[in-house]
Amino acid sequence: MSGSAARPRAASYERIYAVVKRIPPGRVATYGQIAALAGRAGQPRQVGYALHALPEGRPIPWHRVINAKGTISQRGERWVEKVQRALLEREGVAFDAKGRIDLRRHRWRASG
DNA sequence: GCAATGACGCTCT
DNA sequence: CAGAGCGCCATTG
Repeated sequence: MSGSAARPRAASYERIYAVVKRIPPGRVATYGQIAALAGRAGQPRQVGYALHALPEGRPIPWHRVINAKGTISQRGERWVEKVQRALLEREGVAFDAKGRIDLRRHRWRASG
C-alpha cells in the first residue's frame, strides 16, 4: 500500500537502529560502517545524529558504535564517554593506553 | 523555505 | 602517528 508516504520523521533512524542492533557483543562498528550498512554510505553524520536522538527504552547497543579512529566520540557530556568505554570493556573490548580500540581486532564484520 | 547544527570520514601536511 | 580542513546529508529552529 501507499504507506510509504507517511514515513515518520525518524524513518532513517530505524534503518540505522536496525544495523546497530545487529552488532554482536565484543564487537564495535564505525559510524561509516553503520552508514554503509544502513544504505547511507558517505553520510556517517546521520548515524551519529540518529544515535543522538536515540530514545532510551530501546535495546540498541549504541555503545558499540565508535568513530573510524577507534576512539569514542565525545558528546556534550563527557561522562557518557566513560560509560561507553566501561560497557565495551565489559564485553571484552580492549582499549590501549590512549583509549583507542584496535579496530583490526574488534571491528565487526557484517558479512558474518 | 532558509540557515545552522551535528555521537563523522577522508585526504593532505 | 597526529593535527587540521573540507565535504556529506538529515534534522531542527
